[in-house]
Parts: sequence; structure tokens; C-alpha cells
Amino acid sequence: MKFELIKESKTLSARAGEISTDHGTIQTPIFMPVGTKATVKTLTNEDLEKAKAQIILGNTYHLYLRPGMEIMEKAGGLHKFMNWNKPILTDSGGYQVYSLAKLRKIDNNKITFRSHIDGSLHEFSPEKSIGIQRTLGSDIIMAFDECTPYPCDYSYAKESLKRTHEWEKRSKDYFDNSKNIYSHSQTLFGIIQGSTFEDLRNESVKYLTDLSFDGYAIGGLAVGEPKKIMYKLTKKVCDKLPKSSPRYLMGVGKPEDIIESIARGVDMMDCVLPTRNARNGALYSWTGKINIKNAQYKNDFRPIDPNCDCYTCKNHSRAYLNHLFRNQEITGLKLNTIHNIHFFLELTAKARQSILNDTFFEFYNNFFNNYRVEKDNYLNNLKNKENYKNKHKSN
RNA sequence: GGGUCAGUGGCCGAGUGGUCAAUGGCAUCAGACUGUAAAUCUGACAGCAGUAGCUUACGGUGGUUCAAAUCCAUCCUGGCCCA
Repeated sequence: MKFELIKESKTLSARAGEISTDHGTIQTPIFMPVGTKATVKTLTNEDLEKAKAQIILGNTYHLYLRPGMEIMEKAGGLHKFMNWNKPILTDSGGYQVYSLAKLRKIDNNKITFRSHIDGSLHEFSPEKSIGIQRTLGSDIIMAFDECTPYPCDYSYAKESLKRTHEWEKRSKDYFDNSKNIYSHSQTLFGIIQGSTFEDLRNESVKYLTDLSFDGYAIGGLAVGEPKKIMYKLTKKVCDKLPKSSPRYLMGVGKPEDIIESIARGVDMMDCVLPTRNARNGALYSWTGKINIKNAQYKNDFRPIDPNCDCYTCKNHSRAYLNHLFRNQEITGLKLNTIHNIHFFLELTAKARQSILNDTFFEFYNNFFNNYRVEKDNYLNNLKNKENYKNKHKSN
């Protein structure tokens, strides 16, 4: 992998660059659609290419459970298995250490999971995670980490960071001492943690840059903390990272978060929001979010966004999408996803273009003048997560 | 004509003397979702009042009782059985 920094914004910290991999180049800043289980839910590869997706995500934990590495190896890796010929980044399973908290045990050496599918017991270690990602054959491998929850007290954050650092060192050692299985090369990114504590974040940047990775991710943000904290830490961390490496803000975010992150120096982002929210009826455009379920769209024969040239907007009305959603017609979920993914990718593409044109500041202002930003209801977010987990803890 | 079972909020359906303005589900209305255990989750859902509360409600009417969706009488409507 090679990263070339092409242009830096004069006013804000935004930057445009290009990442080269054996599966092609990625023009940054870029939004990366999430395809956890070897599919970006509801979309075909053709849909993704039409949306100009340049790189997608897969997940170590999910793909390890199903279909399993034996099949993955037989398939010739994840690219061949799903027939996606552009770059893939795989998450290490570190996020599941956090999101499946009720089903796992951590010790310093490894974590023990119960499968959310059948309850069977599995162990993950840094070595195992990197080994799986070797078998998946992702272009970008993520180090194995622990994503801390919010809120998180200082002592736990410190303890967790120490463990994460050990895990990342072991990830790197294992990566350096193992080889790619397939003909293309792979690269390893480290993940900065430290919860909401600036000193821990600084410590993490120092530790990881000393180890030296090809790229640096910022993890443990967008887990329910107030936005102010998220933006502030993103900026602090980016300012300390080497300019010559790509920066990846994990799990972000809403359109406004993406723009704010780019403005602070982030190059890569991923989020389930455009795909999940599409399936739950929320659609994005340059004016903000709408809920296509709402009664007001029953009789609205305009497209979601008259200026959007995705397949959905070119062919279908809000009234039709509202009808499909109310009737639980699966085509509706796909049409919604096509639109949202198109919008998220257009968002980063336009941001990039403006950086190249030296008009990012105008782009930024223009975006916030037109976009109705959702209120930062982080307490609601935490409550919702709790509800969801309670609902599923018995299974 | 005789017998029998039933009639509950927009719909389906639980409840069979007080803890019932009435469990559930559906529909409806709204909100949330940030490295996907998510086509998921949450809230509202008789009316009025800022909680306390008040009014009208379990087919109709009348009654028993301190108290009735729940018991009794009668009428209406429907299902099934016998003529």
C-alpha cells in the first residue's frame, strides 16, 4: 500500500490523497460502505459500483463464524468469494469485544466469545484475528483492539488501553511474521484508543506511531458520547498523527460528522448508518434526513432529492418508497439503500473535489447552511442501545 | 319455533365481581439508529386537565351490589344444532 497526500486545505485541516492497493486506488477522503457479512446489505456489487464505492468493509468475527475460514480459503479469499474486485478493509473483531459485551470474557491474553448465532464458545486473540484477516485477504487489515464504551471511567480506559496496546503490538508482530496467502499484498492499520481522555489518546498516538503502522485508525469514538467530545478528540489526534499516513475514523458517521471529521484531517470513514437507516426508513440528502415512513410522503410524488442521480431518485417517487416501506416490500429497502449509499459517497467525493479546488471552506459552510443537522441527542442514543441489548440478552 | 354459544376500544382478541380506561397482536402516528446480534428498537394510541384528577366506555335497557366488562332479567344481533 502507498499513500500519497495530494492537497491540504488552507483554512481547515482537510486533505485530499490517494491510497494505492493491489486492487486499485482509493481517493481520499472517502466513505466506506459496511459489508459485514460479505455483502453490503441489499446491494449487489453492480449497485455499489454505480454508487462509485471504492472500498468496502468486511468483518472478521462474522465471517469467521460463517461461512468459516475453510470455505473462505477454498473460495480464494473474500474478494473472490463475493466477487468484489476493489479494495476491502476488514475490521478485526475488536468492535464486537464492545458490542457483544454480554457474550464475552476478556483476559489479557485473549477474549472468549459466545457466538451470537448459536451460543458456541470461541476464542479471539490478536494472532487469531490477524490470521483470519490473512485468510480473508483484505487489502487493509485492522489490528485487534478493544473499543471502550461511553461512558467509561478513567481507570478502566487506562487498563483497556494498556491491553489494546499489547494486542496491537502482537497484531503487528504476527502480521510482520506472516505472509499474504493470495497474490495481492496486505497492509496493517493500528487503532488509537483512550476513550474520552486526552492524555490517554496522546499516549496511544505516541505508542502506535513508535510501533509504526501504514495507517492509523481512531477507534472508540461515536459510541454515544457528545459530539463536542468526538470532534475535539478527532482534531487533537489528527494533529499529532504523521501527515504521510492515512487516518481512518472508525464508525463515523452522520453526514454532519463526516464533514466535521474531514475538516479535522480524517481521510477514511465507515458507518452502518446509510445502510441500516435505509432499512429503517431514514433517507439522507443535502437538506437533511427525512423519514420516508411518515404520512406526509404518501402523496408526495417527487423524488427523494430532485438533484440526485442515483437509480432510486431517477426512477421513483417518495410516495412509491413510502408505499413499499409500509408494505414491507423488500425492494423498498434496496431502493432506500441505493440512495443513501449514493449520497454518502457523493458527500465525500464533493468534499474531496472542493479540497482539490481550494474551496473546502466554502463547501463546508455551504453544507451547514443547507443541511438540517439532527440534534445531538446522545442520551437517547445510550438508552436505545441499552434497550436493544436487553431485548437480545436472553437469546 | 326450540336449544345452545357468542357480541369487548379502528380491527383481531384476552379478561369473567374490586388491583380495569381494560393484557396481547395488528393497524395508525411519531422518534431513534454512528468499526451491523438491527427489514431493528422506543414512545403515543377514548376525551378533557400541567402530574393528583374528571367524564364517557366492554351490543341495548333495566336490576342486584358499597363496587359490574364480569352476576340477574329482558330485548336486539350473529354462529351452530334440532324442528
